[in-house]
Amino acid sequence: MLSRKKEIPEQLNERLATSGLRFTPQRQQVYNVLLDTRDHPTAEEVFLRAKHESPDISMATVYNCLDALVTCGLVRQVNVNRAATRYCPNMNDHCHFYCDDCGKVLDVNCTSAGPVAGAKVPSGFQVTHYELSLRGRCPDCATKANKLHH
Amino acid sequence: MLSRKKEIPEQLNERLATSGLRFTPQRQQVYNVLLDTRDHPTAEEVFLRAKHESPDISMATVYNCLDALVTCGLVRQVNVNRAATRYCPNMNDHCHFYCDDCGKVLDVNCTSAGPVAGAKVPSGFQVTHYELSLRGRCPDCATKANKLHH
DNA sequence: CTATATGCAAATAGTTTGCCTGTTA
DNA sequence: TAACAGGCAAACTATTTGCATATAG
Repeated sequence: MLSRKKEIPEQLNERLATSGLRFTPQRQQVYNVLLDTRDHPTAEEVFLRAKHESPDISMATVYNCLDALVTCGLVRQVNVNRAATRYCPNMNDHCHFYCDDCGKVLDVNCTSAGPVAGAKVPSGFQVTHYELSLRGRCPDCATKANKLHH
Repeated sequence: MLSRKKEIPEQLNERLATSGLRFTPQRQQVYNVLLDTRDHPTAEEVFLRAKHESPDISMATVYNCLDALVTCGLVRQVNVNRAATRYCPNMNDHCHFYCDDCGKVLDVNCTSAGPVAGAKVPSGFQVTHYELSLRGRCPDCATKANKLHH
């Protein structure tokens, strides 16, 4: 559970510095929360979890920390429908699956080519980021839905 | 400009009926706005444009109409970052490009295979929708940015 | 020491809801 | 005419901002 917490403090410090940002206990704490449970929490969920160890942390600080982590390239924002923005510390090439039944957001691995390879981007466009989001039923909910048919 | 307005009223009527929804002048008007200028407007932009022809239309109605159009499969929602949801009447296989410089959202054609083909979706997932969004610089802004280097 | 970050509270933006009236099928 | 849609205003949720204090480098 807590094993990851000691693995990356220097990495975080360096990454922040590279982007001209300062290391703070709150930024460490917010990053730890994202690494501990990789369920793509919203800012408010991060806030509630971070409060366990940092009871004085505020929502404004959580947003600030999340922005800092995005800026220095350690975290990605995930947007699903009209709902609140979610945050993902997995920076590998992957996409997100949103389950319409249970609301969970899951990481899905992509081919090594990456989804952008599948899109003929007309010349002239400079693509710096991409996000592929899938929607439907996750395996758990698909199984449950099948059982109801019997 | 207005040429499309008369092309689809029956189609809209039928599509709404198929989903158990009623045809109303407001829904027609909102759909016309989306078809007239395909720049992926937000709900508020749709509202402002619709008011020209339907001065009494309200925001609540615009949201209702947009939801109705999404429900009956004539319009897609487009989510970009933390900003307001945008709406797109192009139901062909395509993805969206968001320009970080000018904020425009542009349609980009995909290969016939579609971007989902590029993602190894683990077995068990039932994918019903997908959305590929790209970010970076659009051709116009890329050209402008290059000129500044001389 | 100085720029930057925090914490609090108030402000905004986007969206939804309730309720009554109007309209569609 | 009965169920659904519109209009208005209030409520709500997510996010941002202003400002005084604290702290990292």
